[in-house]
Amino acid sequence: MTNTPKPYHHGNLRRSLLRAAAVSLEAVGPRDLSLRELSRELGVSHTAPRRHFADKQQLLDALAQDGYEQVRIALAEAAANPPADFTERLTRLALAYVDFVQRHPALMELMLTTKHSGNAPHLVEASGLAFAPVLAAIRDGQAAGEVVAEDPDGVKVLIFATLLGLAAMSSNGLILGEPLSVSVTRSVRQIVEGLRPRPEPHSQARERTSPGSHASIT
Amino acid sequence: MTNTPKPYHHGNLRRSLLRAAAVSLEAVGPRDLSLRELSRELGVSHTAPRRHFADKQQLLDALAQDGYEQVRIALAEAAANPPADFTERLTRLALAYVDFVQRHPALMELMLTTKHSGNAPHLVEASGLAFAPVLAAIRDGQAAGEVVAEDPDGVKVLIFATLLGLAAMSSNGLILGEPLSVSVTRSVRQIVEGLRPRPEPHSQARERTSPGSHASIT
DNA sequence: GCACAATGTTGTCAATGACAACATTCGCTC
DNA sequence: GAGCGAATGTTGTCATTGACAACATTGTGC
Repeated sequence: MTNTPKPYHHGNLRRSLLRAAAVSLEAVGPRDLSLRELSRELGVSHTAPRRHFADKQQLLDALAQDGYEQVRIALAEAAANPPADFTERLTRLALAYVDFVQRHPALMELMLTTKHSGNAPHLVEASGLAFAPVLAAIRDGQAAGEVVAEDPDGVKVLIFATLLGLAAMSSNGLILGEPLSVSVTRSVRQIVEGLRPRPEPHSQARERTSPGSHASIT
Repeated sequence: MTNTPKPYHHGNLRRSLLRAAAVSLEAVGPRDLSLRELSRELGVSHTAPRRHFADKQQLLDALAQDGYEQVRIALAEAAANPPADFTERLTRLALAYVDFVQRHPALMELMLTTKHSGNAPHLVEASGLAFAPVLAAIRDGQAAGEVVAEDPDGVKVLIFATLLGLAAMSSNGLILGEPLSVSVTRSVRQIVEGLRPRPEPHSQARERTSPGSHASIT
């Protein structure tokens, strides 16, 4: 027997709740996530969670918040040692993102669910922070003449939206006949190159030499 | 007084339920949509809905099903009298889609929610049907040499995903400083033209380099 | 050491979805 | 047109849940 037979105070209930809730969220979804069930798992009374989260929605909001932080970390890692080629660099970020989504589908759905309890601005900020590496890649690509000199935020919206949509489609079985990573890689290439035929399909893509030189492709 | 003081049978409870549920869905979301509340509104007992929907999820599934049909109709209308220019044609479809999403945000979220009660294949089919005009536009664009001769389904995935993502971002306040229609119009153009700078803004486009010739993908 | 905030507990309530048993009406067959 | 089974609706009930109030225990700063 330990000398702590049943401490009145749990220690750090809040953290334990979030951990258990994250597991439960992926298992049964936000609707069937039960505060009372979590309490039972953690061996506390059914109202203990209320000391840390005013209601269920606030717990879910905290989970979403954590999720954005996790995405930020994942993208930051994928942004280390970036390839010189813009398409490759963007593809790497995109794959890291959808990989995260595939590993935490319920969390991601929660993060994208509209009805947050008022701290939406905070989540918007977290989202922007997480996607900073994408914006950096776009800016570098523009500086290197690999990307059109349009408003980087507009480009970011396009890329962000596409990744979001691909992940959502994948979660719902709307992408048939190929793994998500293939769709992502192809979509990134299509976005960079465009759907309109280019006059000279000769010496593109695989060049990848001298990162500094640039400008005139083809 | 009418001569139908209180008919034992409602007439078409199923349809009435769906109509009331659609309103309630947009008002309070799927979680707080209450079968008992709907029953009260319609003046039937709290178990009457069970004769038409085995459980709440089946009601939601039916709503999603209806939603796909509505999207199908909206896109079919937008596909009438298509402009000759591919970008314009695609933009028109895209705007029709996001317009629908903006008018029915909760419905759209429901349609994209993963946990349907087993009739997922039916919804996938409905989705494909709704987006048929996009696929048609892509095929026509390819035939006219305005679009690269890649797998049309791959192109469709890219476009579908982007629209889905833009709508999701908009719903969550992730698009700052511009209305959704602007983001959509620009994104469609960017997808068609690509992010990479083009050498000659002069006489490209109308080149129409024999679609059948180039099968060289990277 | 003591007052008070933080944290946890017991007890309770209304609402909900789901189910069983029963009632009424419709529609089809004879 | 009489009756019989299917369809549709009702009453009653149950377990679960989130939320709340009142109370208990512990930790902490003065």
